[in-house]
Amino acid sequence: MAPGTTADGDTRRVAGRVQVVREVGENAFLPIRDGTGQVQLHLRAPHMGEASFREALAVIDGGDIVGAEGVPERTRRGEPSLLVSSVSILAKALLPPPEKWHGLKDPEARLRQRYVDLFTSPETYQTFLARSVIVRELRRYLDDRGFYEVETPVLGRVASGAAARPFLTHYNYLDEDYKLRISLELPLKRLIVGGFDGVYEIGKVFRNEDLDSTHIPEFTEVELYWAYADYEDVARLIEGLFHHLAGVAGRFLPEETGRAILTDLTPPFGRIDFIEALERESGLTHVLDRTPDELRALAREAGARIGPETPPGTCLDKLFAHFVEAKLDQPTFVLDHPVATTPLAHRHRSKPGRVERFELYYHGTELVNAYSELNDPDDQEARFREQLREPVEEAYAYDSDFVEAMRYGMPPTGGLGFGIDRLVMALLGAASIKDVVLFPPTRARAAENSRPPNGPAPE
RNA sequence: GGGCCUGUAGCUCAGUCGGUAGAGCAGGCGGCUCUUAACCGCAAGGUCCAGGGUUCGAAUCCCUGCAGGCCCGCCA
Repeated sequence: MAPGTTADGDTRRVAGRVQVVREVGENAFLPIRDGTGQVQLHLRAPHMGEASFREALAVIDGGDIVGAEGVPERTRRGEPSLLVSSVSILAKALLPPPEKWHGLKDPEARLRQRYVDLFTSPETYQTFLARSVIVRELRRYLDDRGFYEVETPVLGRVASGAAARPFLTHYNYLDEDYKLRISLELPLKRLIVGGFDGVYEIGKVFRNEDLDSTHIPEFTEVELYWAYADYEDVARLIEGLFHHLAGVAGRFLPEETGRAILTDLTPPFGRIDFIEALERESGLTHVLDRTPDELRALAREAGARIGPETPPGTCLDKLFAHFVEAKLDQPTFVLDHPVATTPLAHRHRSKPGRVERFELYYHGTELVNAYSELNDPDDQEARFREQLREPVEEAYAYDSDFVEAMRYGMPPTGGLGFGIDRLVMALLGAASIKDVVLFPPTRARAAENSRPPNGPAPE
């Protein structure tokens, strides 16, 4: 449509939030925006009548949600607009929106009032839209390959499947102290015993730990278990999945960035052996033959905080983190960890002292953890008991019912787990996990409570 | 947990040497015959994060606390 022209006939109805009101004599221009985009309303006194024109401008402010009816036109300056015949307020904004040019800058306010950040900052909105679409595509990819999505309990007597401090709660009806889950692993493996040959869950897990740019106590995990598969099958599944999701993320990124990520995540990913990589980068030798005391001394030298009782597995993890992790910029599977680091994985079929496990690293951070699952109940019980001997708070909790389930026979199984938050960070290039979590936790503001203004104080 | 930094109007920010609070935007009123952060004029708007201290006098200096950010250590 040429500038200064109006379409014939067809009336359109639109709605959205008023971004700003520009009043110029007998014309007024009000860009409005909704989830699908932005359009400019053109109010014109001679067109809609002087009285309605004045009335509309008297009541409409920036931030209001309005509905309007009119015909498409292109203004003399070329802006696609709706030449409005009638407009009404659908919802009045009683609080003013942030400054129209600078937006909401205060990082604290952007977290505490994410809803304001969302309608003010298109980048923020795009990030969370992208996250939603990535999760949708993740589901579709797994569903298309025959995996079934399930939901397992968040509350339980035992929080196991990982090494972390749980959140505690109380179950009134049962009058028992319960814990919030720290992992999805053990219930899902019970489903493998039960005959679900391919299951996954996408759900929140809760670890009562610190918050920083890559950790958040309540985060969303994906875990998947695949009967009659091993960790090599799982690695290929991850390669295909992540390549697909990189393509999805690219729709929300600048073209060049999107292409770069898609190229990075094109299979096959790199593969390195845990011990070989550690020994190569650190210059250490015979790492697997060291005594616990020697490992503690080495980890301490590498700058880790190591107590006299720190388990050898932890020391090996620290050494690896110190010498190797940051160097793994391109997607790389780190394979075959020492048994001591991994209580739930199957022993390696040919490498003694190792398990069939991989972690996927990208841009120096761990994205995925996967194994050929341990399915020998006696070995599982022994390794749980080994963990019980660890005098640290963050040990794998003993789950006797899980061992019993395994005694009924669990097929050889490949499994994987990853945090959606970190994957989204990696795909979208976010610097902080708070940038990809809608409502990250914040401390209570002074004198702030769940009490309404002037209402009664909470008990 | 350690270090550094930030907190002033609804929002974005100034505030000098310690002398008693400023701008722009938003909102109000008036003007403007197609604007793009529209523009012009007028008026209004403050628990200077909180508490304490120093001082004749504190947004400003000192102490304590609260909230947030960044870096480091730790859990994915």
